[in-house]
Amino acid sequence: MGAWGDGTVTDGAVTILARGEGLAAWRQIADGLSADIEAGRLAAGSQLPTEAALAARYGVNRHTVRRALAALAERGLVRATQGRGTFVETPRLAYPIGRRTRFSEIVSRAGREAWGDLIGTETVPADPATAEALGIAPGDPMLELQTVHRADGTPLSTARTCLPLPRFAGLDQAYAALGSLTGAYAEYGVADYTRLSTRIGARPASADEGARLDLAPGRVLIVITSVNVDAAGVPIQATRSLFAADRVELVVEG
Amino acid sequence: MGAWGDGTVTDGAVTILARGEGLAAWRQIADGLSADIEAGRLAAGSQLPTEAALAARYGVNRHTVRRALAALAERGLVRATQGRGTFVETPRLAYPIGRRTRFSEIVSRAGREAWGDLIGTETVPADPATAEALGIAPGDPMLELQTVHRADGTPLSTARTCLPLPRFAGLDQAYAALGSLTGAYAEYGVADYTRLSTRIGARPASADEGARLDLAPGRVLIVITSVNVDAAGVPIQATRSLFAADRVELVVEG
DNA sequence: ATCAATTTGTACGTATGTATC
DNA sequence: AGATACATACGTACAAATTGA
Repeated sequence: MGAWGDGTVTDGAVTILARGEGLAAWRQIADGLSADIEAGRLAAGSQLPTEAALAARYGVNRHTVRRALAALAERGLVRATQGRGTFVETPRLAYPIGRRTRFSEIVSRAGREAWGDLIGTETVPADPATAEALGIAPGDPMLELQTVHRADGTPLSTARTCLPLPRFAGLDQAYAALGSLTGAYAEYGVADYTRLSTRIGARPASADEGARLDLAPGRVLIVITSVNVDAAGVPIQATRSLFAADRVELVVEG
Repeated sequence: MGAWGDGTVTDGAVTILARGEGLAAWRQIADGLSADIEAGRLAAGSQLPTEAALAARYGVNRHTVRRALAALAERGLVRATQGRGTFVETPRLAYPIGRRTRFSEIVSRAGREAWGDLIGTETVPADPATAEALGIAPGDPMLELQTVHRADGTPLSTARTCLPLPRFAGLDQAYAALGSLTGAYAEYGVADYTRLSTRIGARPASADEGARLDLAPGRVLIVITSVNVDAAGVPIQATRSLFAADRVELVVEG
């Protein structure tokens, strides 16, 4: 299907590029499309015109369009799928990490509705690594909470949180009732807590991690291992959070 | 090949587990192996005994050993490959990110030899996003450096660093000569610089990113986008670093 | 290039102790 | 007390990947 001779027409006017002035055509196309995406003229999730259509619109070869799209894909703005087309990626939620990260605050500040699901509770003996983080003896009982955190329904992260017992015995019920860990802590006399250490890694999701986050297995997870302490500096939780890297971007607070 | 009747023997004494005392056998095995790994009795990169051998050593069924190994794999301590065996993962280099991250300092503090390769330089017009980060006009020229950073020969990260021109014209040569960006900046009168903003994401590596980092394509990268400013608060570089997630763990400085 | 041995991955089935309703 | 569900543990068999002869 060409632009001439077979009755089809291009879906817009030809966009004029500055040729032969030192600015590569693919850069101009990439800049134009990225501006369209950032301004919302190309909505998140929507399909871009086909490479052929873009080539026609800009009056360039399809290879030139492909070079531009590759640059956008590298920046994570679009994703191309063979046989389907090229789509605008939904912007990742900026998730600040620092001394006082509170999931609900972050999400609602982004204008989305926060929701934390408690999907499991267990009392388990502490393995040596977690025991050291919590400052308890290996084998001591601890409360393990499995949670999933959503913004506007889509899961962003799932976490395994370990709390020392007997101090926080029954906190799982308070959490289930309030839907917020910060609130549950308040009932146990912990008015404030801060992050002591944070480690960040990344790896592919296993099958059931993927299922929990509504993510295909093999998609990338960001793994955050952190320890929180109360106002007196006593460890109150060791957490391993798994974020869907497709949907979240971490921002280090300066 | 059993332990009796055919002349073969097990490769060590049977390790006694506390049975029927509330601590699952697989947890005891996992804790034991993880202690061996952390104490260095099982060296990084070395192969664990086969599942069958471990089952014999602990006097349990192979499934029980598999449950223990799965727990270790989830913590990233070991990696199993079908047909080859299960291997102790090399510990990831702890990479602090904060206001003053210096690659060479971090690596040499870890007792490894740091090396930065400048693999390409180019003068390019600024795309709108980078231009805004650097506080220059879109289309203004900037210096783009492509680098690979190694510790003891293994590549940890590759970066694209953009610097505003004309301020840093020729800095690429200083960098190539010194092998250190900090040193090169010093020659341009920048005695100190700090990080203004840091964003962290993760995604699979493309084919040529993989080639640069000596990593199979599809393996996970940690993507750090950051802007550095000089003592006066003027942006001096916008960087996108790609870290091999297999080899590095980020530590947020508290 | 083929084959066999080794090793992990997966899938059945069975039994038992321990919570929970 | 009884029924049910679940985690733990063992047994066996075969599939799939890797390695080396």
